Amino acid sequence: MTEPYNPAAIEPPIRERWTAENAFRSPDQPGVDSFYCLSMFPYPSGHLHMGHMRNYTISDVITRFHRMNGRPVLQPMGWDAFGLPAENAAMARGVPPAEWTRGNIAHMRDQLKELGFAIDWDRELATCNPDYYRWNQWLFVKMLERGIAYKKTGVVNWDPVDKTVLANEQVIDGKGWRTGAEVEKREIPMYYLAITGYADELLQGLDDLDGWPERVRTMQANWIGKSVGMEISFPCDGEALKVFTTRPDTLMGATYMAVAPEHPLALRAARGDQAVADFIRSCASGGVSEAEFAALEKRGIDTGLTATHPLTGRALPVWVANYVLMSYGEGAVMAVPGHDERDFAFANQYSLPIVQVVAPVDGDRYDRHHWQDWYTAKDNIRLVHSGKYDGLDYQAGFEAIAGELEASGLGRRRTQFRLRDWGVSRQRYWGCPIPIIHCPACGDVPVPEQDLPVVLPEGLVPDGSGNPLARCPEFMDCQCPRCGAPAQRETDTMDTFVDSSWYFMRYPCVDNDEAMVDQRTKAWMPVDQYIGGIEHAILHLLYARFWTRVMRDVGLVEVAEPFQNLLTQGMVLAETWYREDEAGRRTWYNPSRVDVERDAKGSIASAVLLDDGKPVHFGGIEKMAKSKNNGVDPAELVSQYGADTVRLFSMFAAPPEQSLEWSDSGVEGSWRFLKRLWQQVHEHLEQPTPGDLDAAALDDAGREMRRRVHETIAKAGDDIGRRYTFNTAIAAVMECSNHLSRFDVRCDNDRAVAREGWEALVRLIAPVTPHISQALWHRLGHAEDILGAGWPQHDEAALVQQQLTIVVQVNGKVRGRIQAPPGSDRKQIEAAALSEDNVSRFVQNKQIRKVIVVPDKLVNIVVSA
RNA sequence: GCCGGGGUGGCGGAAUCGGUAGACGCGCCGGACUCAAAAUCCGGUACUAGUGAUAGUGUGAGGGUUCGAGUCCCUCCCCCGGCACCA
Repeated sequence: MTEPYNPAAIEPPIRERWTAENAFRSPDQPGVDSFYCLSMFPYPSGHLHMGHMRNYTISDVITRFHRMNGRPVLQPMGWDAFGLPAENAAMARGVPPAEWTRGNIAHMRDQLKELGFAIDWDRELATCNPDYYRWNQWLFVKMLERGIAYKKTGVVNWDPVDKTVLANEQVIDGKGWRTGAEVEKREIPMYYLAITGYADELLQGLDDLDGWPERVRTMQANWIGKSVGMEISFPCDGEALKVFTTRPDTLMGATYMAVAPEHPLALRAARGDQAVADFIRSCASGGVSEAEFAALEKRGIDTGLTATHPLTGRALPVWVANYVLMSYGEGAVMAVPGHDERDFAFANQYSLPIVQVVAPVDGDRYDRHHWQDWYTAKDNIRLVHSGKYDGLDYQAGFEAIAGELEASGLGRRRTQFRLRDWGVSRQRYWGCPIPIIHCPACGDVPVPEQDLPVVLPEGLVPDGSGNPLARCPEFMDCQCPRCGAPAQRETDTMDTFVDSSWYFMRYPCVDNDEAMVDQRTKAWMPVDQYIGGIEHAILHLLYARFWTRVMRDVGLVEVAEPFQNLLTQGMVLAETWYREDEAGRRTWYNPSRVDVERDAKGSIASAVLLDDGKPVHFGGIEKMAKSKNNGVDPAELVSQYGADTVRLFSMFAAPPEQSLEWSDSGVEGSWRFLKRLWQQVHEHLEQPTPGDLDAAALDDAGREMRRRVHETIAKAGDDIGRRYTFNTAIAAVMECSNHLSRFDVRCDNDRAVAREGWEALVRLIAPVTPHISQALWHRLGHAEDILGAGWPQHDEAALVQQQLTIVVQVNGKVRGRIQAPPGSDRKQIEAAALSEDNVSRFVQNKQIRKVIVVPDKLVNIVVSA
């Protein structure tokens, strides 16, 4: 009997050996073939969850694959350590956020280490450490000097009871999460970063990011939202009411103007009209999130003011409308209800005139009561009811009207972006302090470089009402750096997206306390492969691209694009189970406590809770979350099955970009495979050690087995190295091991085939299951670590097949198969296909119209009915 | 509401460039081993009909292009991610 597979015994000593040898250390100076493999760093929430587990296993597989191919790899790890959850935990437990956060980091670091990831821990960083965030502050001051950082007012969610600013997440159905009070919009001064100054470059740059998923590039392009159009002035009350439009061709269809409730014209109208003032005040209730905003019922009120149409001179009523955004364009629109869906709905609701000015070149009838998509068309249209512009198409209409407005000084061509400048001020304690001192005489003064960092006091406990920094004189009180007078510090901290916008440039030089980055950063950047959740497709990735460009412009790095290749992993899902009480309230039970009965077909027949044996109901497959109690703890599974089994299942169950459904029996299956692999390699080892393989001397069975091995080598290398479809690489290894275990070894040369096969499989699966691979590799007689074992190379000659199976179709339906040597000519294949028994039944007495031959693959015989 | 993605057996998924739909795994059914169970091993498993060879049907729904469509095009339905203060 061979020793059974016991990961609890084999895994820890292997990890200790890696640690002792510092096996995952990356060089400071990378060479030409080095590879920077980066995962999105975790928020230290307390425990490693399955999403982390999946993310870091993906990057570890890629890292180990490149290491086995002889490339130096940097795979670092750090902590996105500032943020709201620490303040919530602090409130709940009365513990300072710093203490809670650092405890979580220590625990999660241990959990990561137990998974055997090839991480260079010497480069670990945490964004809550002053030696990291001082460089946020340093670059922020540089941005102030360059005008990239500036101050203006912004709108936030205000809880009138707690007198505090709320995050969008803390606003539930328009009410504060703790107080239940109706949330209000409030304008406060904030710092902004002028990302819009980079809008064009950020958009252009997407074209060259061919290592990024198309969908992410599309989402970013739409987010930046470049529109070419016109700024048009409508004279109004002695001033110019400016609007931006992409459709100046429809100007003759403008029947009213709509301005945002925060627009200066609206505020002016409110001073003389109580109803307008009341309306504007009613728009101030509710939160600031765009999703909420877009779901609002469209409402408005006439200001009584009129604007003059720049072409016709007609008077257009000016309305205040809640569907106009102050933050886009000019905060005002010319409403063309005939050809804009939102204007159309609004005009119908308030009985405002609707005029058709666009008509299809041929066709559809215009109906002023029912909206049609073609009303907004730009192609195959002509202008109507537009006076001298009648008959022009979109482009000609645009040019004609634009030209006339330019001549009269009432319009100019302009490009408008949807992207807004990045507001980075947060009215929160647990974040990086914004390095500003407020002096009664000098105003807002940046903290000089030699006084950085502004260190966040770590002992405070927030209470949900305002920022505790404001009540901490040791932090607040200081001297003005300019005049020396007593002054006060800024209490706002930075958005945590600032922390995560450049951490990957700090890993290479994490020990440098003289500079933000150094030569080593330049050498390692850009990141070769970035891996993280699809939920970061827009904000984080766009901010990081922006921040990298700022660092480039300050002369710190040479690259503009930080991430050459991007892999966006899907979410981790699990079953949900519940019981419902009389009132319809649901109690959710963890899937690990549920026992499922299946019928003869394998469908779920019934399910009971293990704890009381009573039934529970299936609630569908959902994202692992506390609210549905369907989270599975990776740490528990690791202690039960070992790291390799958990890693294997998470890579095998789905391709990385898709969502992954957790399944306990699936984990069992991965466990069984590793047990079999262990057993089969040991059985092979019980036989005499074979001599050198003589490929030319193999019989058909031996040659066929060897072909499978080399096909598996070729496929696994392609799947892991190019396609990133780890699930199919694993399936190929499983399939090959099934064949190898059934391979009838009849001579020493056969045994040499088996040895070559097992040595290949152990290495092919090593990036996924490094512990068992290293253990088996040693037992197969090799002394080095699995990372140094080298990636197997396939032998082209071994892939050649004597006979191929060719499918024969009649009218596109498979009717038979024939055997033919590769490269057979069309005539022979056609003849063989027609003489196949079943095929001839379908062809006889029919007229053959055409025969399509796909060489070495398929024949399709097209016959008439 | 807007932007993006997805939908294939009982389940997770495979089919890489328009060419054999269902690899691999789970589950289920049958068998071996066992006093018995677990574990393990062997065989079967899209659906319908048939002992079988085989035939018909089948990739969310409906239409189209093609010798041939899971894959391309159009319309629709459902699910998921993001929407700027969750990270």
